[in-house]
Amino acid sequence: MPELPEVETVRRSLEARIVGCSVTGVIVRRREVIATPSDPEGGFSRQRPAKRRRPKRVAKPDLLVGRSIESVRRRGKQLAIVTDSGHAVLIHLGMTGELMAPGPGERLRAADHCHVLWTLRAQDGQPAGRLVFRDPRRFGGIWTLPTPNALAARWDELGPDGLTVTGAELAARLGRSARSLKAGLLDQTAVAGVGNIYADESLFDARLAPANPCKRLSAQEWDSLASSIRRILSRAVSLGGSTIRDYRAPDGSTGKAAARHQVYGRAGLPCPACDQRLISTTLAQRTTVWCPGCQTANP
DNA sequence: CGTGGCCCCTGTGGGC
DNA sequence: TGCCCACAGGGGCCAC
Repeated sequence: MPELPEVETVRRSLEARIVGCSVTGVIVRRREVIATPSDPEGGFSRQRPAKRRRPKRVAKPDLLVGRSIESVRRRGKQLAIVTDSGHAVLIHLGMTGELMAPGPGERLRAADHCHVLWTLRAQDGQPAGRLVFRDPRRFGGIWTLPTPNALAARWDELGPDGLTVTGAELAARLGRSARSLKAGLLDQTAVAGVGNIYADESLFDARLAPANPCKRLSAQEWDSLASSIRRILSRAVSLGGSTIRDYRAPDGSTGKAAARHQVYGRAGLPCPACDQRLISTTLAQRTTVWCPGCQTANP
């Protein structure tokens, strides 16, 4: 579900709602959505404990109970809730993940598939509602991070954030790769935050064919592509992200950016620029929509 | 090593 | 109406 613009929208909403609150309790309904550094099998790359014949006992994860929330941060599609003690949880929403923040006494918008529920208290001691991680498909997850360094180490594995990525950075990470541009943009170690929607939208904006091999691009084309990525993502942030079907902000609102999509979800329709029919192909195992008239290849 | 293929999981919409 | 298949905003792991 969520790419950078949706996650940034979630971050801003949470920042306004939960920074300064303290965590008074947590309910974990599905332990396997959580990974801890001490998890002998999962480590930081979460495994599927359901597959184990007998679940191994792991240290109780530190889910911030008793701590005070200092900031909500984002890199690419990853979100971190950081407390004044330096303990943090990193949240990845995967395909269908959602964070809900119902106020005190407010009902949950959806009550099924709620895996982790925190209760919050404001600085004045009043109840501040809850924070709820919901994820029907469970491709998302939560990682507990005991120190600021642990968070930094995680985020060092990611490429530069899509809102600020430069052509030189893309060229340095992808310039010698034989993969398609589409596959390159989906690689979170090349640029963090671009997913299937915004990869197609950015490639259309830059008038580059998705099947182009990365290594065929010139420095000017990398600059143009980076500029398109920044523009497409920031515009989507300003519209609250794209709601195709599932995505909701923590207050339940939907994003309005889908109405601006030029190619994603529009296969068979005329290109908004040249009227040729947009075509759908599969690249990097993902549906890819593009305009054969506008988007050039470098054979 | 870089890369493509497969898998994880649930829900939904279209065709028959 | 109901069944079945294809597909969905992601990414980890494993052969080549």
